[in-house]
Formats: sequence, C-alpha cells, structure tokens
Amino acid sequence: MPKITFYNLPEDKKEKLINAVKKEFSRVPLYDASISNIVRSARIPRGSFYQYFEDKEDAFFFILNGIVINNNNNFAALLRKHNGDLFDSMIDFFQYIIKEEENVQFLKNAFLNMTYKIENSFANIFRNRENNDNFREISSLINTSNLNISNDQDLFHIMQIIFTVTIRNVVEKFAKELSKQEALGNYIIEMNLLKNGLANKK
Amino acid sequence: MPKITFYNLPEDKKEKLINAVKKEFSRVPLYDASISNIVRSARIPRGSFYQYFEDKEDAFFFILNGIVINNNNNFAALLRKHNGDLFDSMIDFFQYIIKEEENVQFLKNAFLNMTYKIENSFANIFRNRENNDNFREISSLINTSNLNISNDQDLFHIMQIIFTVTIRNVVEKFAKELSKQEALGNYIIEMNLLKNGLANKK
DNA sequence: TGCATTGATGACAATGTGTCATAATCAGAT
DNA sequence: ATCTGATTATGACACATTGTCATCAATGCA
Repeated sequence: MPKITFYNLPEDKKEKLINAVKKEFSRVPLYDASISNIVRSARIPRGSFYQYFEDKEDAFFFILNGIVINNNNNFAALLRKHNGDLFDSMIDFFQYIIKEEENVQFLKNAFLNMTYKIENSFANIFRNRENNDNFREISSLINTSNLNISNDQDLFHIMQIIFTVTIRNVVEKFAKELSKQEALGNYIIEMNLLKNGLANKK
Repeated sequence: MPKITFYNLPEDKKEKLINAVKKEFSRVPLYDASISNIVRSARIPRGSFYQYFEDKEDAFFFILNGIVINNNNNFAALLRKHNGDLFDSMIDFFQYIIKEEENVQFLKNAFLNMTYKIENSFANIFRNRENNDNFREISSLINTSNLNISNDQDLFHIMQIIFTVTIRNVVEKFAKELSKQEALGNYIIEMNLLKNGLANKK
C-alpha cells in the first residue's frame, strides 16, 4: 500500500506520478521496471518516490488494484445481471477483460508474468469493495441450482477452477496475440467443456 | 540454452556450477537471484559465468528443464501405466510432483513465480524428449473413448484445462503450505469436478 | 512569530550487470 | 619439442540501479 504521503498529494501531482508509474509498467514487466525511469518521467526527485511508495512492487500493485477494482463493473454486478449464472457471467467478464483498451500494455505485462501474488490481486475482482468476507457474499449471488455441488467446498473449488481457466485464457490471448474472436471462441469451448464435464457420460 | 563451452566443461566443474546455480535459485526466485552469488559460490570468475550462460534466465531454465525432463518418468510413461486414462495419470503425476524432495525449494520458487515462460517450460513434461511434435504423440496414448470430445481441438482444450488446474493446485500447495494429503485431497476433488462437469445434469 | 510536523531533495554507499582486453591453456601440425 | 591458431579463463571496468539519510523547505497552528 502506498504511504499516507502519497494520498495527501495534490491531485495533479498524484496523477502525474500515476501516469509515470503506468508508463513504466506498460513498457516492461514488474521485474524489469526501473524506479529511475519512473522518477525521471514524473520529474520528481528519487527520494520522493520512496516517500510515496514502499518500493516498485508497491507502486505496481497500487496501479493493478486500481485497474481491477476500478469501475463498478465488479463481479457481483455481473452475477446480478445474469441472474446468478456463473458461466454466463464469466463469459461476459472475459470479454470485458480482453476488450479493455486503455491499459492493454500494462495488463499484457501483468498477465504474462502472472505470479501467485499478482494472480491473487486479480482475485479481488471477486471481492466486493466493502466486504472482505467475499466468498459468502459472492456465493449467495450464484445460482447454485444448476451447479454440480453437494456442499460449500465444492462451490469453492468450482470457482477456483473457473477463475484459473479464465486467467489462463487471457494469458493465452496475450501470449499468442489472438484476436478477440479467437480468444473468445477458445474460452467458450473451454467453458462448455467445464460445464458438461471432460469425461464421457455413459 | 547454455553455450557450448558449458557442455565442454569437465564433469566436476560442471557439477560445481550446477550446484551453485541451484543453490541460488533455491534461495530466491529468478528475479531476485544474483549472478554474483552464483560465481561466489561456485568460485569461478565472473567472466566465466558469461562464458557458459547467456544470463540468469538461461541458467535458470537450464536447471528447470533438467528437473522437469530429468527422469524417464515423463508423462507418456504415466499414460502407458494407466492404460491411457488421462485423469488417473494426472493424479499420479500430481503426487509425483509434490513428493519431490530434492529440489523443493527450487520448485517452490519456480511455482510461486510461474510466469507464462516458466509455465511453458513445464509443458515439456508433456513432450517426449525425442519428439517435438508432442501433441500427436501424447494424444495417441490417451484413451479418448472415455473423454467428452468430438474432435482434436476438444482434446487439446481438455489437456489445456487439466494442465492449468494441475499447476494451480501445485502452486496452492506451496503457497499455503498444505500437507501432501490436503493438497492431494483438493486436487482429486477438482479432478472429479472436471470429469463430471461443473454444471448440473438435469 | 515561533515551534513542530510533514514533505522534498539529491548525494551516496552498496550491489549488480555485462563487456572486454589480456592472459592462459590446449590440440594438432611440423 | 615447438609453434600456432583456437578456445577458454580472468577480473577490472563502465554503467545502472536501489534504498537511505542528513539536510533543507513548507505548512499549519498556538
């Protein structure tokens, strides 16, 4: 988390800084990014950067969370829109991610270097801003009647699986530079396989 | 790929070097590792490192591939053992990965920082050493009669899904420091969900 | 006005990276 | 045994980056 000093900054300076940070992390992935570039580009002295952020990671995750949480289009909203249908909501969500234009480069770098920590940051999508006790909140919105579950644990695993496969499809899109159509096509195939099961029903 | 010079090295020196590299990447993940540490620990001059490897990544992937390809226990062998049953083979494979002791720390660092590139390196598990045209090779070993597929593309997606979920489970094991039992338990639940489908059959 | 708190600044030590000119070694030909 | 070209070894060096810290400036409030 950025330090208080950062939040106290006048809007325009804050924005200048955010832009510089975004720019650098759009250029290269987290571990290739350099603070020197950021301060150069934001025209602030080096010491100031450390007045605002703990380190590179701190700045990175601040931006990432911003993009993820950003608009109200959080996952709960999608679930409501689709009357609790998990699969339809995910397909909607997938399209939303891959059509994002403003931060493509940033997201590309993030997805192609999706470490466990970064992936967890993305999991915030499934959290409500107000409520950290996300699983309850979200699971209550899911129409479980058309899911193959016998308990809460199953639901948890189902969400885990869907989330993982989704991320993987986004990564694939970036890595292989698939068109939106291709990526969506693949994703829908996989969602259907997940729905119906990979094994044959006799 | 290491340079020829590396392969020309006398066995003992090569081994000393490999150990030093492993040690450093067991200490910290790829991007925190330092070549300085490696040469210090291997007691070779800095210049020599660059005689053998392109850079840090090069050394890292050399070791990683070594661990992955290593023993003949490749995926094809597992498939044969299980008469082509993809799920049983994967569960066997999963256990094999999490019971690995010798390179735990190295693998932990690798899994918790599983970028697209690293993940691809793991995909080598599904490749035959001799044959690069892996998909053909492997898919011919899979008993597709109990899979829910209508064409080759489906099979590809199924393998993609299973691979992704498997990796994710290994990552989870390391991240949350699950016991082998817990990790295996979770994995089996998810494999069954995948088999039978996440959606309800009416 | 004066004091305290907060913020700004950039020089600096520490560490790392990759290169390169030079030296050592080796292997084969004579 | 000696010469020679090719390969390998070596470590100093230029350059980049990081995080810190002593110092200075600004702000606000009594």
